[in-house]
Amino acid sequence: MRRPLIRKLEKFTRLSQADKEMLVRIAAHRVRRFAAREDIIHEGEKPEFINLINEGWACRYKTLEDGRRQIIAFFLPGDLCDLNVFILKEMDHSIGAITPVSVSEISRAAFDEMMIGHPRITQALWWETLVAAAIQREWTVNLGQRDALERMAHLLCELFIRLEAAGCTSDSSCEFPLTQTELGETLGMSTVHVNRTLQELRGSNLIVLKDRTLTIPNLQALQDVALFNPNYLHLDREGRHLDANEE
Amino acid sequence: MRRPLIRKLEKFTRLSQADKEMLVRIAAHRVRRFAAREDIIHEGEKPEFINLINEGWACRYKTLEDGRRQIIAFFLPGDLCDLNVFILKEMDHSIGAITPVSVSEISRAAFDEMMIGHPRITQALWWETLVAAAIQREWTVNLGQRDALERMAHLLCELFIRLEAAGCTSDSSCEFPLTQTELGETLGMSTVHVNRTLQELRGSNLIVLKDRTLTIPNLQALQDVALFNPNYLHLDREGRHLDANEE
DNA sequence: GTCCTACATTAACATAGGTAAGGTCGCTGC
DNA sequence: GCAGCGACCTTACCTATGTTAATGTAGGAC
Repeated sequence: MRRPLIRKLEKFTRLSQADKEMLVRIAAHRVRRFAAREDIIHEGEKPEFINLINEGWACRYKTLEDGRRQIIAFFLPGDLCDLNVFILKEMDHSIGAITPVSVSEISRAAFDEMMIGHPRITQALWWETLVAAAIQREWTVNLGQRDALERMAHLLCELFIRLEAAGCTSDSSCEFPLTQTELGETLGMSTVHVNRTLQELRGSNLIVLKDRTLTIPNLQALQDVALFNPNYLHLDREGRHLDANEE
Repeated sequence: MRRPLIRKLEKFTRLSQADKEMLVRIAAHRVRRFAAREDIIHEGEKPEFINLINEGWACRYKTLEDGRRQIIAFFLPGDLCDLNVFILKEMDHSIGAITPVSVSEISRAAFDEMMIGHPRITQALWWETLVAAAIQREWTVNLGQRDALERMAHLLCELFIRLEAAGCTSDSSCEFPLTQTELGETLGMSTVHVNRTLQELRGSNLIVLKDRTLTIPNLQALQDVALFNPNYLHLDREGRHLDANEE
């Protein structure tokens, strides 16, 4: 049993036994499975639950009228989709499975209960929300300022480090289920150029990517070409500071 | 007295007299002024307050090691910068004034007080946070999929509609203090191309932009070239649904 | 074993948008 | 009055990346 959410939240704060049990319970409650490529929720629907990804990769995406598709975010194991979404009337984007995924639905009631009885979890979930926002901002920088090579390198660094935080890497390798088409839809470039760019990274021995497995022999080197600064992931434990009354 | 925050939040929910007084009090409490181009908070600093923009325009931005700068978001009158930021150890980006601005600092204590006594405000502030996140996502789509003309048109539509929600437009015009350099840093394009693109929009009578004033004679037409869908701004009042016990 | 599909790869060519350089205009300061 | 500056506009040229389309390859269905 992997419990990537607990693993990730502990990068931010220490959780009590009761906290962890609560999280396990939540994650076990309403589990749904989706096939690869299936939509978990679609633009226009009314959001009723917070989704927690237990296993597999998913993504947020938006499609323009003329069919162009942009992947807006990736959800990796342990990621939550939008605390508080139920405030909104309808989804302005879709969430789709990339691989087969297992998702837990967290109802408004379960969420409120958790927020009331578990201040540490509450705090940790806000942290996770702020980090998700920071990632989205960094993607803006990525698309706006970096060229294709930097952009690709940056994405690979980010995904690898996030997978590491969730306990989904071994040494310098991880599963990597994205197709070149999906990479293109993420980075705003054509599949042809994705291919060229990956070749270039391979050629410089910055990555090994084969059979849906990514290996990054020298993460620092890849970060250097990406102008990657991990500060936006806020993975340093010092980040926490609870009020005395929350102890 | 304009009170753009109240004006904006009322696009989402109805506020009681007490709610409004609370918001006025908060906005009047710790007011600071900044000159155009001055930083309100800088990357690396520890965030201690939530900033509320009362007057003027500001922006979030990030700078890469080699000097490239990306504007990540605009803060218009009535906008809040990051509920809950104080959870994080340090800022991963900077916030800077574009025009001279007046900003209210909201302390953690004031924020907590407001959250406890005013469920409607709480709800409305989460709505504003979710909208800010939706805007950031739309910028990702903008940078990833739209070409220069669509991108520029999209940004202008968004800014105009947001200004309208805050009560900062008159008819089809608004103040527009951004330089072409800043537009370039926002849209990930060179100033030369910003200029070309603006010329093109002017040539098609989609915009009039002169002396820091923007006029959009036909918003729908501009939305059409931008492939602009305003759903992500969630400005429809129906969006609200409070629990009975919050009434 | 053959067919089918999804994905990766490559090449040849086209273009959106970047770079560099310079010019105009209207302020501000002195 | 004029030097200096910031915003803006323009032109000529160049390059990163897109487009189209052909080819390769591996796995699944039967």
